[in-house]
Amino acid sequence: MSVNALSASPATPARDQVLATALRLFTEKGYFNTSVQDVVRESGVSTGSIYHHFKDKEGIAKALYDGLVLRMGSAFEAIVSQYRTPGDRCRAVIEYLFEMTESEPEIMAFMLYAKHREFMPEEAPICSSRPFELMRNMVSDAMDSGELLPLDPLVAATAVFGGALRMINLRLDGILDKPLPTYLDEVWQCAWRSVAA
Amino acid sequence: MSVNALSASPATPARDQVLATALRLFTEKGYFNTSVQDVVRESGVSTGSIYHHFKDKEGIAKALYDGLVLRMGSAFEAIVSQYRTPGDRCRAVIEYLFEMTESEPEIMAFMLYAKHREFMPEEAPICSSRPFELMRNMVSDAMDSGELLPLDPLVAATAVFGGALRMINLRLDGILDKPLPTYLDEVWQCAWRSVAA
DNA sequence: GTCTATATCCAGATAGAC
DNA sequence: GTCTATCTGGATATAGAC
Repeated sequence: MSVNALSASPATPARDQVLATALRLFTEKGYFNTSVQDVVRESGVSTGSIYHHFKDKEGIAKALYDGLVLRMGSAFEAIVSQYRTPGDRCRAVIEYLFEMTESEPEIMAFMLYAKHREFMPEEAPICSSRPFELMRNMVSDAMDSGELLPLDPLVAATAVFGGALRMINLRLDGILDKPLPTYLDEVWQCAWRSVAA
Repeated sequence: MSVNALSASPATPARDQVLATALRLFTEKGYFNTSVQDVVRESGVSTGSIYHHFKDKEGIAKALYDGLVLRMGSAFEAIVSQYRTPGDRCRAVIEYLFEMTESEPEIMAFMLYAKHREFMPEEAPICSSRPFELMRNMVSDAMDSGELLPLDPLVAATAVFGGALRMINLRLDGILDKPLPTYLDEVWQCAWRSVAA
């Protein structure tokens, strides 16, 4: 992926370098164990330059987060355009998440694993973000069309996606040796069977 | 619950005060946003006393964590003694987790939601801890006895417990207004249906 | 065991030349 | 826009009396 895709704002080389480095360090060591000096050293961008591009350390995290939420939202919208039935859409979302976890583990760790509110106190929980809203909509659509059992919509959504999200956690924690797509069919069968009418 | 239950080590009033305060602050503001001074102020125990009882700030977190893992392990072992079939055991585990989330949200937040390795670098991921091992065993037993479809054991375990764990996250994030036990039946039906033979 | 006072360090952030 | 040098606060942790 292009480093541009890390941010929602106009890209410059220095800015991109900082974002790419911060993403790596934030996921490797955690936000609080990463000092701005660490980012300076590993990105090759000076302190002054960093504070020229970002308001403060939190601003780096926010820029990363906003860019990635946007990117994931677009990906899910593309899935909605490409697939017609809610079931196909949900499956495609899980497939996308599994593939992203293998190809861009740092992004997935930062998006799904980090405790954003600890370092971005103003941020809404990620489950209220656009991509998660789209996921819940897919499940609600399926229920409205009668494909699913009549359940509390949130229960249905967690039933469909909860197992997959746990599998991603296990993979990022190094508990699963095989790549996630290996498990896609089984995971999907379980997920859908749990709610199918 | 008794504050004693927060730690695996011999209890003293000061020690317990510190642990109870730390649990609250660590979950409210996060480990890194909590200074030892905060704990001093809110526990009423002095800096010197805290460092007499604990090696360092991380030592407070470790004592908390070890005590809580032990406690949850015992609870699950009690469930294993009390219920005979794997299905009943799994359901009882979810019920226990749901009830704990309502009665002791801080404990559940600290156990299931915190990123332990960020502040306790030597700690194994929580999914390798005893309670999680017991959960996986319940599912494997069910599969061996033919109650479940033949699946990868880890896929089956995440299918059974993944939805419930996501529901706990949603509840701790304030997304669900109703107490978790309200959803227990639906969640359990989905979970078991996803893997039942 | 508990306390107060304090040492030490390093983080985040800024100043101001180029 | 980028850099180096520097300020300042607050954090962890210790010393040593009681």
